[in-house]
Amino acid sequence: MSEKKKAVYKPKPVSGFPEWLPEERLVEQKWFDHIRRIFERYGYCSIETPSVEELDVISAKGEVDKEIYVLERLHKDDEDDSEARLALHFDQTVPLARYVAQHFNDLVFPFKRYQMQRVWRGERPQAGRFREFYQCDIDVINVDNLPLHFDAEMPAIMWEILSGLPGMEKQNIRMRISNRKILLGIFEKYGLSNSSEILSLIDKKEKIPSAHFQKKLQTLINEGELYNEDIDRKLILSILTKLTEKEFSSAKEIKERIKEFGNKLIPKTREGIEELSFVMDQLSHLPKGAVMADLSIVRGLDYYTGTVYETVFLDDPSYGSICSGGRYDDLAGSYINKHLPGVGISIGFSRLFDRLRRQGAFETTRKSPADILMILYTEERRSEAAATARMLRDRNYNVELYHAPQKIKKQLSYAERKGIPYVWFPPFEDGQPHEIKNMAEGTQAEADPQNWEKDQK
RNA sequence: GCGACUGUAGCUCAGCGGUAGAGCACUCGGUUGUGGUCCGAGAUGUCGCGGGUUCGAACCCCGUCAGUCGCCCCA
Repeated sequence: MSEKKKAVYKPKPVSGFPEWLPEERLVEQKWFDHIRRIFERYGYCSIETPSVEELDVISAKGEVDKEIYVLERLHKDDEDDSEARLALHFDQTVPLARYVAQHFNDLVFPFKRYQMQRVWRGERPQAGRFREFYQCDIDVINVDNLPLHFDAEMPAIMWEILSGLPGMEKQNIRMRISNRKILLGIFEKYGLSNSSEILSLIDKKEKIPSAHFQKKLQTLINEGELYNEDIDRKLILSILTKLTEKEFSSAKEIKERIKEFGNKLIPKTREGIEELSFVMDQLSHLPKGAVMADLSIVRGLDYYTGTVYETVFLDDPSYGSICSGGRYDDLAGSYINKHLPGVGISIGFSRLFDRLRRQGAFETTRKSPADILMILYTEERRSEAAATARMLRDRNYNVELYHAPQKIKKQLSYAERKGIPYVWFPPFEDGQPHEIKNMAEGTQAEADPQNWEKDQK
């Protein structure tokens, strides 16, 4: 051997591109299984779209202020611009819109699909913020009209999923729902030149001390240029304050709240309130406090036109939303000459998973999917050990046959380190019994590979 | 894109001008057919990178890159 040191490129993680150890990945897979099972329980079908879309598809809706990753060949010629420019998708809604438009004639409507894929955003990574991460989306798209019941189905499905994920038992989360028509209606009636600034402030309400928020809201309303000079700025402030200062647990409460404004609200706002009330009514079967109506929810994506959702940890709302979405009037209009309204919601899978992982909210003792490690004494007894392993695999157990006839001590230590719960001892000599050892209990007993059952947990 | 802070062993960090350290993890051993604990031994570093100051730099200065956190925005 040469004494010279081999040059190594010291590996380091790429920030914002997470990867997990086997024991964490095992839990992640359980999460995916759980989510998939419930999506399918409600009749949603699975699709997968490519990681890339043409840049034209991604930007068809107009300006894209997302940090988009663009694909480029290392070997491309400088003057070669013949190929369409490709970009990694930053969500699953745009690819869905393209997909629906493209396969319009082959799909059955209302089209209900789920999609669990990675998406990419070139933003600055932070806790709970990645550049590559999983989203689990469900959407329903229909032609011309989409019943409002679906707006209630989205959070109902998500609540069922979130509350059943391993590790979520002790988490205190809340889904918040609003309807964009409510606030947008107010601004349509009482037009203010800086309405988007005001909306952005309202959306951040939770992060700002309330006294400070009030002052800022008032300043913005006073600064804004009115489209109609007759409008009373005090009234706008009063309406906005009343509507956004607290959460509502029921439809009744919302209506109670706006009664005093009566005819001062335009039909669009009323419509929004009616829709939100309907959705809240439909969700009354969920546990108390699980879902609240909160009119301060605005949400960034510009294609939402009605219902909007977000979900936060009550003890740490600034971590960001872990499950959000909304309704859009016409998603695929940029790709097909049809009117296709939809509603969808998405789990920020990686954000949620990483938080619980860091908190140690779920067990990560198993580094292997194996239920049983099969001991190998000597090469002479290998075929018997292998046959025993096959028998157990046929009975649906995951069995790993130890790779070399090493000391038992070593084989047990291997099982221990990988978190394999059982170790199987084939007969040491012909005529002797099989034995199974429960690693956690430290107990060992005779066993028959044809009818042994693992302990019920 | 802007701001603050941080880069030393696989990980967490100490050292802050005189030739690189700890804990954890890792490998081997503590004899016959049995893990975790304990004991013993061992391996491990361009002190992020480049330049400057100095007899001498992990340490001081300048630059640069990377990371973390906040802002923006969002899952």
